[in-house]
Amino acid sequence: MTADPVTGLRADARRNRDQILAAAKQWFAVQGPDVPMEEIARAAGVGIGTLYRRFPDREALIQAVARDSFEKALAEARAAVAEEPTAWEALVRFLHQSQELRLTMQLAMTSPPRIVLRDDEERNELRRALIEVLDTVVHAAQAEGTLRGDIDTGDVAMVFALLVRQVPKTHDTVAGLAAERCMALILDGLRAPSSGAPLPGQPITAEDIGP
Amino acid sequence: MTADPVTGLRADARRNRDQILAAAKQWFAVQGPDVPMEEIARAAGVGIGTLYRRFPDREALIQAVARDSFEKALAEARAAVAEEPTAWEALVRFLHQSQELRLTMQLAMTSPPRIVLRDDEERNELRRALIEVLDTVVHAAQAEGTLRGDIDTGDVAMVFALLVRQVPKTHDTVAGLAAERCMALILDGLRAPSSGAPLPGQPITAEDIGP
Amino acid sequence: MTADPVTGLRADARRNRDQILAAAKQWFAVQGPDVPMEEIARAAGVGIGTLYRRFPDREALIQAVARDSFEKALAEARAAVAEEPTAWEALVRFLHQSQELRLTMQLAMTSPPRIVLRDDEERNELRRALIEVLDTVVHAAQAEGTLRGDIDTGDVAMVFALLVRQVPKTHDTVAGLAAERCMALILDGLRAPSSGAPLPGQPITAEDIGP
Amino acid sequence: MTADPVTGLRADARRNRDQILAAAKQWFAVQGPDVPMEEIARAAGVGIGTLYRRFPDREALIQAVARDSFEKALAEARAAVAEEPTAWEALVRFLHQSQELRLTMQLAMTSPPRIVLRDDEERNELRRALIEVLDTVVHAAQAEGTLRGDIDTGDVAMVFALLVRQVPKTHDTVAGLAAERCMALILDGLRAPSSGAPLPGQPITAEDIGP
DNA sequence: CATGAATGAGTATTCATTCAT
DNA sequence: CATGAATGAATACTCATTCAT
Repeated sequence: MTADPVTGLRADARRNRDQILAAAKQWFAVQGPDVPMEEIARAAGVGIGTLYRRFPDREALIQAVARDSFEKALAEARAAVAEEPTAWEALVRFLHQSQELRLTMQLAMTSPPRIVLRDDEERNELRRALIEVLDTVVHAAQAEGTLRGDIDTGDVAMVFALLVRQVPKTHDTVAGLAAERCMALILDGLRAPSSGAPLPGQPITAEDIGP
Repeated sequence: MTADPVTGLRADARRNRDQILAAAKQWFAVQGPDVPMEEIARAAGVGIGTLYRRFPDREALIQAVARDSFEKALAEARAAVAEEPTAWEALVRFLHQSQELRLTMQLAMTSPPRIVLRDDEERNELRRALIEVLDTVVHAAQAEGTLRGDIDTGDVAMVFALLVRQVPKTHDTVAGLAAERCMALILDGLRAPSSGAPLPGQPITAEDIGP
Repeated sequence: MTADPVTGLRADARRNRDQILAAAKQWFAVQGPDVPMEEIARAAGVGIGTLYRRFPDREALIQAVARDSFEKALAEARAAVAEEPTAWEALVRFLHQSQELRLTMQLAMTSPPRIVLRDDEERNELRRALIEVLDTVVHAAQAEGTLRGDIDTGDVAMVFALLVRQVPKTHDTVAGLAAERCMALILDGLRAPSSGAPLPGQPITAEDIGP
Repeated sequence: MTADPVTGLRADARRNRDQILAAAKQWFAVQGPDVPMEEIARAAGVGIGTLYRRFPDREALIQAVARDSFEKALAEARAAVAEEPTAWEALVRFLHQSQELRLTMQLAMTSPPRIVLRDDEERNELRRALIEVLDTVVHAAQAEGTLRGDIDTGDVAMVFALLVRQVPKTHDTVAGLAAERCMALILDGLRAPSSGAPLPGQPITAEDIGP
């Protein structure tokens, strides 16, 4: 039962690992993936050596954060599907809750590819599961008539990937609502039966975006 | 007449300055704002010393790139307004053309504020002019009935800021069209008369987002 | 009876100690005296803590390895003397067998004195005993007429110290024999009645090299 | 004329490069190849950055030292051949002078292969040239009748490689002469027409040891 | 003015050793 | 006692910036 390299840790080691992961997640979110490792160690309340014992280098740490985020995002997605009355509401809730997804996206899809994550089968697995859930909801929403019919899962993922990037907080007065309004506008774009020119190309399916 | 610190340069110095600016723009676009200065110097075909003679430090270089981008974006915006038959089409063209704007946004509004640009009156001036143009177009489009009425310039700027970030290019097959489809979907969100719940909060005006 | 810090150990502790010693000897031979301590612990199949319980620091471990090697080399030397028909053959056999001596030399006499061993009376005792045996054999060989007369024990020790360093293995074809040929050539130098210029200085005696 | 990356340096840069090389050679000789880089920089009287500008990493520095040593050793060998009346004397002088060769050997042939030098064509070229000179002298000495006939260049190189390692300086009184005596003994082994059992295997030729 | 050399502060990473479980 | 986690000092290497040529 203690085979899993993570669960099979001594209680204190386990706690440290979690703290490091949490600290890293925090810092990655505010400073991007090249925060000083010491900063992370300090935030986690451990020595730099401890951090490196758990994660042999920066890449390993990022991988771990990414996995963790995908895991949590997947759980959130499933909860949304299970608890919301309509597929549309599940989509919306998913998008709103997804702080986790946001970080994942920032780390993994940041357009200047500062860090290319090595292939990680476990992470890919999680990713696939996540897309699968999205796929289901998308089609359900289209069946409901709440999501326009000329798009597919890949399109939705694209838009999500965009939205999930932090909307820039400019001035404090408008900050809070600005993000909400952005989401609402874009959701309107998804919901509306195409009111203008037809979309270019073909719907982008789940297969199109996943390996 | 040699008072302007930029125009009053010897021809070769001027050429150097331009090459540096171009190289920096290029590199910033692919690697973000912390590319090694030497990289930029090399790409510009000048020595590192020359770069530092022109731009006393990294911040100054970024400032200059930002100004330059705002300038070009402003010109593009004005051209779009002047040449397109409708305000809506001006908006769309502006968004499509705006490679310049993209970079500006990436540099200045990147959500983890890795680099906070010092206040720069000239750049702010350009920014104001740019927003002014946008403001005009937005209201014109609303008057045309092509842009929904429950939003204002700030909302549009927000959505642009989002869109303008490079849509992640996943698989080559879908890459090209994905970005186009994203834009189209989001434009539909702007164009549509609100088809669902009303937007939260008040329209965000040009003043709300300006310094 | 449990006074001896080494023999008075519980059986398992004793076994651990031996395994550590063996692992250390192995690693020192291939990587020199600064292999990571963890490497040694791993090779010994014990935890790093256990290693440090037995040997308070790296130096102590090296000391122990050195003692152990001297002990074994001494035993080998005595066996050679006892079993070979002539003193010369004892010398030759000693040199060929002495894997143990080789390591000892590498650890203790390595010319860039990366590690200066603290004085260790027990080890010195062993060393003296070893030199004593060598001294006897050298003089016996000279009496036999098989070893040239213008040298003494210290000279032989010097040459041994040299020879005992691993002859570099260059190409596989010649590797095996190269070492043998080297030894043979040098033995010829010892055996030969000086065929050329007289040696500089005086014979180096056992006392000259002993502490 | 300034094409050579080394000779085409500014005077001061050139001086620094030389000082770094000298300092490195010095330190490598006393501490082996993992002296702290800062130590070397300090000894050279330059900043650490300067060291790294000239030699991108430790390996590059070692390579450069090795080349330099081979170069000097080659020059010494040629001088010995040119100036000594007999091939035998050239061999002897070569061996005595070769401080440079000593370091080279220590760096490149150290038996615990702590650092495996990457293949370096220039260095190999020098090495070949060096062996070629040795080859000539060896055969000349055999023609003279001063070197035993049952060996070849490779054998001599092997013995040299051994001898060239610093003979351990034990006690100051004997230190100076010990090394000389060692050499003399071993030279006697080379000179003597085999007075005992024939050497095992075949003569090791220049080709056998060189790539 | 242009150049590229020199500098050193900032970071990543390793490993000997101590200490809680 | 055995274990392996935690610690931090030591060291390699990078890059922004200054300065001599």
